[in-house]
Amino acid sequence: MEISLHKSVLGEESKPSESNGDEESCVEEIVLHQFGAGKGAQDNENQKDSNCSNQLDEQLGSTKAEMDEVMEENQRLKMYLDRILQDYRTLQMQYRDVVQREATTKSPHRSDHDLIGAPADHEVIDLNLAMSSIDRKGEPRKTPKINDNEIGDDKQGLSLGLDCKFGLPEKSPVIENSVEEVKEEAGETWPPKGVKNGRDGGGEDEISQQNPTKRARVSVRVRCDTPTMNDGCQWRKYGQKISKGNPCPRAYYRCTVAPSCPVRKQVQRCAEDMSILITTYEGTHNHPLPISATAMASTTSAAASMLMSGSSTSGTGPSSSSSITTAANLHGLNFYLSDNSRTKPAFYLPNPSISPSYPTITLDLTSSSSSSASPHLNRLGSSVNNNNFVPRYSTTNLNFSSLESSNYNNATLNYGQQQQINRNQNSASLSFGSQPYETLYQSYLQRTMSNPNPNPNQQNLGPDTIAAATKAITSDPSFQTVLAAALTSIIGGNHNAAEKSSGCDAFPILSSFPPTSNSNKCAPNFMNKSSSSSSSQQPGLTLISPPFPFSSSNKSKSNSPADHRDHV
DNA sequence: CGGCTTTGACCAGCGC
DNA sequence: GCGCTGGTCAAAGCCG
Repeated sequence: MEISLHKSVLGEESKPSESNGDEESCVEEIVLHQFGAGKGAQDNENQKDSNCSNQLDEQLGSTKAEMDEVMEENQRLKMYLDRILQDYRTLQMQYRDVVQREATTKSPHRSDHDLIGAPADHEVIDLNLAMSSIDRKGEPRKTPKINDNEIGDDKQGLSLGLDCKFGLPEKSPVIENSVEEVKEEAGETWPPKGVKNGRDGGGEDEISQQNPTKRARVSVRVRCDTPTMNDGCQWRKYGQKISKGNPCPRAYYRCTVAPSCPVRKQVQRCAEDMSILITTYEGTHNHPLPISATAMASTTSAAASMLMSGSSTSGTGPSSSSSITTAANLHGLNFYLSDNSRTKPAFYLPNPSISPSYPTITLDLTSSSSSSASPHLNRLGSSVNNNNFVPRYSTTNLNFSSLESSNYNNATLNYGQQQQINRNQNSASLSFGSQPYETLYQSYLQRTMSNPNPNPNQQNLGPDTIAAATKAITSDPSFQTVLAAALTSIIGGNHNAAEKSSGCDAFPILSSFPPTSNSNKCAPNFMNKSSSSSSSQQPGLTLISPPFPFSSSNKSKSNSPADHRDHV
């Protein structure tokens, strides 16, 4: 490196026209000297020559110093990456140990569930190590008991998704954002299997019967006044319907970026709050995405991936957890996962106006309220109850609350803080957020100790609970899994999406890497210290959802129910 | 004129 | 079997 650099500098002699400044004059002097100047001037020339070589040496030295700095930086990054990988492997091994222990004893992590406050009532599998576990303690449970085997058998809630995160031990737990692969493995194509239209025909029935639950949907809730939100993709409307329980028509769009793209989306206003636009994505793009669409696509894919793996009993989708967690960390979203694939009676759906026929994960970008997603959940739950909505499938709620973080170089993960469960419903909840994992547990303790119970349904943790939570955290493979996945958000290198989102186009996302000077103009709270002061009170979504640049690309004139054909 | 939206019709799944 | 509902198709119309 050094030699070539030297050569390069010296090479300027042969190309004086490309040089400039002192260096150029230096070269000229050397040339003059070579062609023989007057002898009287020779001493002077020698001095000039010396000066020139000094300048060259200085330049060379500074360049060398620069190179050294770069190499140092490179070395540091390598070390950092090694450390992360090492941590990840450690966590992975621990997780495997736990899995193997479970397999041998055939008893689930009973203690974990006990610790987190769901020892006896179960159809609630609460993986939230924060307050929700406590708040349930004092309340009567209406839900029937769940036995340990149910947890172990993935029949309930989130346990399935978590268990599948890294697949079986023999499966490579390599974490990568291979969402597409996951979904392809899941047999996801369009039209959705099982929603066959008679005109479609073909041999998809077989697949549908084999994999009836493999149609993940990712629902995005945003506050938006325009008919649809600009997610960067090109969509063509192909239908509109009035759905039950919502006076607002539901519009059906398909992706037109590629003719064969199977991705479709449904757009509908929330019946409870007309300002909320619910966009439900289904399918995986089979074409390169516009830059502006990658953020949303990656998020929805990750969410869908998690959902797929979570609802899968075949162990497909080993990378799901990383995907979802990465997405969560990146975007700081609130995730509500409604895993409708289960056959057990279930809880509520985050979005009752959307068909409960498919596993759905909801990314809530509407949390502008003061206390994260919990009130939202409450509202949804109560509204469902009011509507006597009884979905047929179980629901898993994932809340990725974004908390203040001061170190974006670290894996961002919050395993705790807020989350409230609808008690009469089978629920599993898991909270994440943006938090340096080094301070993860400490923050968790601080919050649980000092948080004056922002949610009436939440209670502070006592010392016993903290100790219990400590044990739960350290022994909970889910936590370890999530942590590993969070690390993946660094290892996996999500800077692509981050770069692309720097324009604050449609879907701002977080980056695990330091922001550039311009990249944080729409950066989420943990990258933007100016906004971080409020982030602890206003969960990340509010902060990372800048004035959402929705477009009114949809020229639909029949958004009004009166215009719709099915409207009575 | 091509692309898109509108909208009536059709089909499948599900509950009763 | 029937009715309800969600989802899709495709012809007609609209628009730039």
